[in-house]
Amino acid sequence: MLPPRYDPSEVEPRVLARWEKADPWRCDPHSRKPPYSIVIPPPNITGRLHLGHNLVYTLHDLLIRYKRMDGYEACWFPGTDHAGIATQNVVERALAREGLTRQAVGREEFERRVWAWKEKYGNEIVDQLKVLGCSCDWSRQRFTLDPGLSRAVTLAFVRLHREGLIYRGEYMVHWCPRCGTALSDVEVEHEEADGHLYFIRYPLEEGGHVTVATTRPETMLGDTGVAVNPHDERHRGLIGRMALLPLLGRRLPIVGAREVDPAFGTGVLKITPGHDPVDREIGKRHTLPTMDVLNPDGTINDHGGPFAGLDRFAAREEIVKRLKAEGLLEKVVPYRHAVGHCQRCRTRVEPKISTQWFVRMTPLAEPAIQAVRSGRIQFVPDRWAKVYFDWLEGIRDWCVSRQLWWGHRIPAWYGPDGEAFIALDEAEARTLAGERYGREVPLRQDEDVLDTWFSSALWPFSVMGWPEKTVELRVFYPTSVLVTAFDILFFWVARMAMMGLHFMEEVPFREVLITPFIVDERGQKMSRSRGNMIDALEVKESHGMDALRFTMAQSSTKGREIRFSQRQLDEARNFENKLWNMARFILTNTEDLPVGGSLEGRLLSVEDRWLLSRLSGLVDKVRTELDRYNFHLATDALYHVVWHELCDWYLELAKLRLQGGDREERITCQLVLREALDLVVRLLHPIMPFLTEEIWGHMGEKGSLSRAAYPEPCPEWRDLEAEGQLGRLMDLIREVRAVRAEVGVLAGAEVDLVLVAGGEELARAFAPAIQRLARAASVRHEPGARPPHGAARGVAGEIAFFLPVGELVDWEAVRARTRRDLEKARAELGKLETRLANPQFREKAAPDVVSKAEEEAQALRARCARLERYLAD
RNA sequence: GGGCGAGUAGCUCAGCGGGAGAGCAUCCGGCUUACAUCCGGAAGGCCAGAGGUUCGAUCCCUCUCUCGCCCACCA
Repeated sequence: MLPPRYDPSEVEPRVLARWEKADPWRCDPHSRKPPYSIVIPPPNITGRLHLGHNLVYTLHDLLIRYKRMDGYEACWFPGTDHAGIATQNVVERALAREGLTRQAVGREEFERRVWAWKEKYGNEIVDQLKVLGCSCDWSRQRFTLDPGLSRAVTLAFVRLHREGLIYRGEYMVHWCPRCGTALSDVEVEHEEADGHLYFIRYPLEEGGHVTVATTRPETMLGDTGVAVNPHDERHRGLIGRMALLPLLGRRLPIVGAREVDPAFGTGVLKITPGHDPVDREIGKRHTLPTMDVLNPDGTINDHGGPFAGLDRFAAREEIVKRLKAEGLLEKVVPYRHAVGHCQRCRTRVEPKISTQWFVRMTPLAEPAIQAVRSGRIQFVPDRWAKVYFDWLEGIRDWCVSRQLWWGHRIPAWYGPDGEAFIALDEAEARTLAGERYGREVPLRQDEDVLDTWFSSALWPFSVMGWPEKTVELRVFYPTSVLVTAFDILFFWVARMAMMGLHFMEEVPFREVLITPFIVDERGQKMSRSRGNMIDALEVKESHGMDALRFTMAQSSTKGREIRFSQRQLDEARNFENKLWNMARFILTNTEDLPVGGSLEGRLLSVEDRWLLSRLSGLVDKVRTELDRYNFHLATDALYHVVWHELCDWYLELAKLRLQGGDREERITCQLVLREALDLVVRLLHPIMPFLTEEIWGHMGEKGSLSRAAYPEPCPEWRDLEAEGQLGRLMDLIREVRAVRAEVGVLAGAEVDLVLVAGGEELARAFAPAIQRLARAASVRHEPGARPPHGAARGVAGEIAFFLPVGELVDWEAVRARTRRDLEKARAELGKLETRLANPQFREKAAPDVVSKAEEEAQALRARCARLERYLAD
């Protein structure tokens, strides 16, 4: 006997253990089934599962379970990401708690510690994925720093380099002073911030001055020129003259540059080629020297003269103070502008000239653009394609080197003269060096590592064993679908597309499903710093993982954000319990059913036919909506049919037949119940795997439900006649209940029901059901009978009835209710009639729309007539 | 400065060319032996605003307003 309350904390671990043991998701590339594959967006080893993960992984799992059940060889490749900066930061923080820094312990020790950290915590996230129910093929789990995947990374780098798509050079990059590394463009987040615009006087060599405006006065230490727009009447004459850098006295040539906006500030721009991309361009054109004034940690270096050693912000203050003292600070005005921050640590980044490795993106981007344009990759919703195009079309080269210690070491070795040898390993580099120098020379490997996203870009094929020609690659590449939030569209999705097309000459996935973004109940982005992250495991504790998964599926609309809602979660938990009790009811009431019974050839009652018809519709609906990634519509349909049709109506009706009725009828009913349970459990399994698997076990089934077949469409069950008849029955019962409630008949009291017009077939076929569900003492059909004094009346569709309740009736309530109903019906009828009276409507509207309107109008006229007669009494 | 999304019942949100819906909250009534995480009933909406297309618009088009997000080297 099942307990009356579903307890996920008891069931889920048990189901999990069963899965762990049976390993039901190991896939076989040699099977003849059509392949369906997904590679996991690898979670960071630093991660803990939050709702964002939960959404993405739930949807992946939902799809893979659906396809697996539906006859595909469905393979989900799991794994984790070393997550360069993120992980390094976490371990550095741990070191800091010991009073250490990575520099203090040294690179080797640091790497050892990160690995140790990974061994200790890296599997936590994997365990969490399992707890979530992810049906991955765990035998294929990979890590981006695994030897195989590292080889793939090295090979990709070497190949790109030989193809001229990777180069090294001195360019302006975003620099995070806290992380001490260069960043790519996408790792910089721009945020509006209140700052100041400083107007500074630069003396002219021959007397007088010009005033420049800047938001970063400290960068003046690196100024090597001044520029004005050559078309600017006011300043044109300055070109070719010399200004003097305040505080340092450096001579600054004044040049003309069209980039200078005469309308901004004073129309005079100070040129700092070491710390501003526009200045860099202008500087290059006019052969102004480039001067880097920042140390890697953001302090001023020796070029800063008296300010050397100060932090950039301290230097700013100091410089402003000195300028003011010397009368060179004309004014300071408040100024709001966007400033770049390090995605990982929120530190303000600095543009800084530096020598880095870059991937040439334009040649890689072109095929990736074409792949989407031609439809070989499809975005869902497709509006994301535009965002993708916009980014790729304006793409700039990708800075891939990072001054970090945790990651794939760049496979470049330098000779004594600084010549770089790019090779798969040191031996190969040595050979290359030997060819150049003609002798053994000492080589030094590049200290830097690659952007963590470089390995991620290769993930869809590196997890399948690339560069080997594996059977997995042959069968499962390209993958079927990728599910992700939009925040890694550029970081990951676009780069996978480019690398997949380049190295595999084929897209990495056919569809990209972009999910909404989860925000908290107040609509705020969830983030660690806000402290509003919701831990999936805590939700699991309180509501069960299936409830969370159900909520995720239900929330997964085509909108842009999902507002997390506790109530919705409660609702899902209630649904869990409902399902549990539905199963409990069906199982206990079918215990005596002989196994192997079949509905085949049995005489079905109207409600049986109605239920099967509804379930047939449900199967179609769920399949259609899942195929379209409309998870919320599939979920809503399941919720509604299971709860409000199967449970509220069929189960209630079934009770009659299970108690009384003849034996054959009871068996039929039991068979229908089992059929319904079987179907519902299969349909729901991808969404609520734990609960359904548990019920499946109680149904006496062997093996995992996850390997059972997904319900096929069953058009032979469609029965509109039964649906119509049950619809009328439900209307009548509802109306009787409503009248009773309105009129104040005690819920427990049984009163007679007299149908005075219409409904004879219902009364004949369903009298016991009506008695039970509408709490009627008896059901009589007496056409034209006059209600006695003190009878409550009602009209359900075309059926008129009364309840002789005598003194119980609140007469005012009855009349008020009838009047209201009549008004409503009349208004509705009025609208319909004007529409029908319009010749253009009859002419242009679809025929079925017209006939439907006519039918409705007729029904409404009948209803009005009945209501009017009641009122007239 | 570009681009995108959202504005529907008190709240959270579905629906998106021919009936304005769900859950929660509210009110009324129920321990009807699967479930009180339940059952029955009720109340609640110029579907942001203004134009347009259409026989017909919450749904399509244009504009406006209000929020939110993404992208962008104006110092």
